[in-house]
Amino acid sequence: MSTARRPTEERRQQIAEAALRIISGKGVHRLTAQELGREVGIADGTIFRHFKDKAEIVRAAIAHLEGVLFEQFPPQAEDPLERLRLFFVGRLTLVQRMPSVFLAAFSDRLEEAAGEDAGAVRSIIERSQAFVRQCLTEAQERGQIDRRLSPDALTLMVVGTLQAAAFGHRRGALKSQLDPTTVWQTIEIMLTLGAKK
Amino acid sequence: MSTARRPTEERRQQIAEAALRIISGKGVHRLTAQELGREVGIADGTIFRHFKDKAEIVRAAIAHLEGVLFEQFPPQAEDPLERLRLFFVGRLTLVQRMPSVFLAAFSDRLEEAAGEDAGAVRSIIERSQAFVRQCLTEAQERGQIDRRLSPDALTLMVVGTLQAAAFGHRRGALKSQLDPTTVWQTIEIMLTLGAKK
Amino acid sequence: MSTARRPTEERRQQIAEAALRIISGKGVHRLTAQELGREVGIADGTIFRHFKDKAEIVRAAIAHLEGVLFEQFPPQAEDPLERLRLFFVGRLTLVQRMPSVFLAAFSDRLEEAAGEDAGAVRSIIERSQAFVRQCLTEAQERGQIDRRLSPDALTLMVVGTLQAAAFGHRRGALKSQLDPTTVWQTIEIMLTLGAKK
Amino acid sequence: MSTARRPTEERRQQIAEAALRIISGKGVHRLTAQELGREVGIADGTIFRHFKDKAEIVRAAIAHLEGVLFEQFPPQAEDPLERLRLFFVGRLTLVQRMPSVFLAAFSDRLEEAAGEDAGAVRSIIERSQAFVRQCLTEAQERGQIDRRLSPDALTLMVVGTLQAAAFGHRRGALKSQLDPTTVWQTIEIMLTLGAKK
DNA sequence: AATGAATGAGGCTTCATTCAT
DNA sequence: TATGAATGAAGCCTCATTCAT
Repeated sequence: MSTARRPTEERRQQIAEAALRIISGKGVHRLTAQELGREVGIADGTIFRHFKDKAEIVRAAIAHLEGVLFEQFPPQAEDPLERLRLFFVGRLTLVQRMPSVFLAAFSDRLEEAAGEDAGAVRSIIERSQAFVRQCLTEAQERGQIDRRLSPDALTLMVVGTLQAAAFGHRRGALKSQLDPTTVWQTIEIMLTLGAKK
Repeated sequence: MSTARRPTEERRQQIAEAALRIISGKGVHRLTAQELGREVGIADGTIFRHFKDKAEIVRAAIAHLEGVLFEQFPPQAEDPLERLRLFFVGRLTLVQRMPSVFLAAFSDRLEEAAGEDAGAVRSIIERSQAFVRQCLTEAQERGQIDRRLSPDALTLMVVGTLQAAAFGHRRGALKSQLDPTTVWQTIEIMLTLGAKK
Repeated sequence: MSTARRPTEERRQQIAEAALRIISGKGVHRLTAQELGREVGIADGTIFRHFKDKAEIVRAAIAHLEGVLFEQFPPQAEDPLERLRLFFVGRLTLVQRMPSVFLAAFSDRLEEAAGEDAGAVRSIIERSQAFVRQCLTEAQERGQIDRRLSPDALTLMVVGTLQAAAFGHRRGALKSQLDPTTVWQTIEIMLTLGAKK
Repeated sequence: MSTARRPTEERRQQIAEAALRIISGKGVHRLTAQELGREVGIADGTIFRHFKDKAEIVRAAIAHLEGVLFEQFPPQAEDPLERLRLFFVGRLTLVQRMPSVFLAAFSDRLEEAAGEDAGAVRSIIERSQAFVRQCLTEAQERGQIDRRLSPDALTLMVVGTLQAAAFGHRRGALKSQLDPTTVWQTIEIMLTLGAKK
């Protein structure tokens, strides 16, 4: 809420953060120059001293989102299932702590607001998805996962579970049941059962 | 495109359909009175002879959506896993045929547009979720599913798989891999493996 | 200044007229939606119910200008010099009566405001110029004008005289001297002197 | 592009030049503090260390323009028609080399931007006009020009020819035909024909 | 003298909604 | 019930100008 002058770089940071906060907290339709200005403590027009236009702000917000989601990525572990576990539990924990930020990645509002750069949002999702798929394929090659299971279907399941958890949070439901470790255990049991033989 | 007078009920239907078509085809930001009027064949102002305000229109669109999604619901079968299979394959097929309609159910844009009655969208999701959970619990009670698996986690997985498939469609990815039957087989194998012994 | 509802066609007319009035009376920089609205008696936003955007308004104003300038055009007469005289005296009279409207045709402001359609302004000028040139060439072929005189230079002179008269009016100078007939006589004498031999 | 400090006088010169360059090259609407700063190599706000406001900048630009137009003025020659010839050919050459600078003198945009002191532009034109008129009157008194020709009309013609040539350049037309000498010959023939007898 | 962030006023445009016809 | 002009509130964005640094 500083009214003082700030160097552009700092303001850009502030604004990008504020944008993400607004998007995931109040909805994209509230992402207006006025609202941003209020949040940051400057006049609405001043926003455009730091960003060319609104699309650029959204882009910055997405970049910021990417930073949050992939802070410690990829997880390091020799065993692919262990790597997947680290990722999954981490993400599910994030979902619980900051559900709205996570949901932003799936927001059609955000994607819409990104305009031309909608691809930026998609790439965030794809990056996660590719990682999951990689872990699963590797584990299957090592014989840790039943070979009858389709890697694509499994990827969908793992990623989808996270998504459903996030949407569950939005709806206010399921809060208690979502102990990350429990959920992972269920998944792991299923993945490895067939391979034990 | 008839300009003739119509009883309100008929018009409301037309408008609700048009609204859903616009939302899932062009995005909520294109859902304007003018666009609706054009789609239905009446003047923009006339829309508000039939609906109090825009939120009411969106609510009607959501109701219409619910009708589409639950047309033949719940599926009839004695075996809970068979019931789940019917539901799952049906939904996944729908996702592939009309991804945008399906995505609308997860659209934050739509939820936002509904205003106060955003709950309407949520109830659609919850209805599906409750059904899935019911099938899984029943199957577990019958010993068809390993008892170590958490029903909540499983519900999340099944529902999430559908969601991830839908979002995959939005991103234009995964089109080929999504053969509904294959995906279901992978799920079924996993669900039932542990119980076979 | 009517506040009452008007059919679009009528409003478009009103707005186009108002636009031309503003442009030539107060300058393009005063051609704002607000000013137009005030002039016509409606709210600023309402303007865009009748025109897609400002460029379209400018285009309409130009079309209106063209209508004024070429109301009775081309003049009918067998003798090309007589035709030219009719045109010249008519234009010079117009310059005196409505100097600002005439100047609009040479306004870089207007041309700038026309944006993409700047050509529309130019074509107005070219149309006059082509007519003048045609008369002069014809007269020269008939031996009414000395053959040593370059038709291009003559065209420049005739058209330029009108322009200079208009700009003189803008500067508030020369008002009295500009008796259209006197000016024409001077021109005619010069054009025909050399041919008399 | 030096960011070093400069005495105000030097900066004022630089800025005035830049202003004229922008106005005649890109249009007044591009004459912003930012653009000026970029052109001169200083920050936008700094502009107002050297000029009170934008109108003052425009005024300086006009003064600069006057300097360019009247660099070698008035031409020296005993014979008034020769004096006029020198002026005319000089100006027409200038028109061809730097049409935009010349046009600036007739720009309503520039006049408008000057604000209160719009008269500054007008005086530039009047100065030329008075000179032309003086030459013509003198020549007529010497019997070089037919006495039936109105000096006012002739002044209009000569000045107008230059204007029309300039506007022709703006429209991109007439480029080839405008050999200054040819045009002057046509004028001279007409002016002197009647007097030869 | 220089910087560049901040302001505030405006300008264009869209849109839900109203209301005279 | 229908029309479509009108309104008013936003929203985005630009720019002259100010002022703390």
